[in-house]
Amino acid sequence: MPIEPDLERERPGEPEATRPLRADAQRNRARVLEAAEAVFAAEGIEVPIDLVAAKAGVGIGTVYRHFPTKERLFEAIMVERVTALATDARTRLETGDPKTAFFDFLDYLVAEVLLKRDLISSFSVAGVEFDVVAADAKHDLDAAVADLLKAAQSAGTVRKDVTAPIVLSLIGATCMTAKHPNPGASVNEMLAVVLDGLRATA
Amino acid sequence: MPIEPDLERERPGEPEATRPLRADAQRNRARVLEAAEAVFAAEGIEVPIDLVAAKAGVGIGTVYRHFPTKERLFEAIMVERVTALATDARTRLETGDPKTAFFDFLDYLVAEVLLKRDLISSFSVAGVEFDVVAADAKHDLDAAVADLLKAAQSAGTVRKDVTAPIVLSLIGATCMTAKHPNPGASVNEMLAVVLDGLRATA
DNA sequence: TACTATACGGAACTCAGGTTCCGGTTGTCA
DNA sequence: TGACAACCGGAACCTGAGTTCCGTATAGTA
Repeated sequence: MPIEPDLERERPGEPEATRPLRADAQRNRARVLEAAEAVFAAEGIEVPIDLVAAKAGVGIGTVYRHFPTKERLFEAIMVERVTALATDARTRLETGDPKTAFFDFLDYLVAEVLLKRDLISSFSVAGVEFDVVAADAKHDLDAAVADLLKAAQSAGTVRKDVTAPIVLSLIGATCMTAKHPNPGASVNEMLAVVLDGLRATA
Repeated sequence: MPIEPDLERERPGEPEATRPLRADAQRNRARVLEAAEAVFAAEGIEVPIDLVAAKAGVGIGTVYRHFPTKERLFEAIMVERVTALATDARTRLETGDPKTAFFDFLDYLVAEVLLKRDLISSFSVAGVEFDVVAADAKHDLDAAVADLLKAAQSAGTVRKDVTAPIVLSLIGATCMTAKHPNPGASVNEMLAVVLDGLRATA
């Protein structure tokens, strides 16, 4: 990931050579990102910025210097994560067995989502508005999952009438419930139903 | 529904004959409840109390006179709705065909949830804390759905390894996603997967 | 009709969390 | 090393939403 301030996005057609960050600024930016990732993962997106700053060992002002709003900070992390998921999907498509690669990816996806509360938002389950960059990442994931899905459908292990967004939404929604624990309904039991539903031949 | 103030719950072992509300107070209480139901349904639980008061043609103070916190107001509506659902489930069990009654109820449930955003919270998808009264209503619904489910399982139309809370959570989670619309993933398509998953014989 | 407990309205208060601002600090370059 | 731009910290500010308070209005009753 290139290290440069995203105080304001590059206007199209306006080169504007942004010079590299000062050494301490680079360090702090990385710290904030790391701390935010940990805190958001543990507590969800609703934690106050103060906590992120504290965890990073940095002042609030410094957080805002690097990420002009809390939402932008959140997005930066989301983009990273969603991109990682897309990469994982592509790798499985290339190296895995088409019959199982799709479900293997879903296993990984579930683990990832359960580990990191905030990831759910990336499946548009939460009411977070995404900007262009984040939307791109999401489309990228959709595309990667679509390929994986197509392979599975060709191999006959997944019903033909579902699309990547449907799969992602279903998994996200199911895991979200797990985050607000409902005694008596475990994620695994719910997922069993959903996964069988995906296998079912309509 | 008995009309009496719920400013403070009856302490156990303290009879405390609460006299009936004054006529205007009864009227206003009903208005607030009605307005709140409409507003919450349309906008979700996060709308400011001011809007509810305005819609009811009443001052904020009046809302708080009848419902000491926003949460209590919300609960009052939830209890009413959830109880209605439970009643519907019981009716279907008594009068309907065991093979289809369960899925018919789910259809009704989905329609209800989609129509009234806030209902979703009652399935503990949202992080709303419920008090004893609301929890009772929820258990009542669980019990009613459990009976309906059992009948369907005996009739062989639903897999044996699911429970009522799982069903309710799944439906709630799926519909919740529909509320934060994800272009490309429609509720119906998602529900098709979930319902087939429920039918699937494990 | 007069009197009082009950209820009403909505301005004001409280609190929490996002964002801004600016005096002080530090990296970088000549 | 000196000078300046870039950066830092965190107090202060702002906003929005829940809740309280109290002077005024009114239903119920003698």
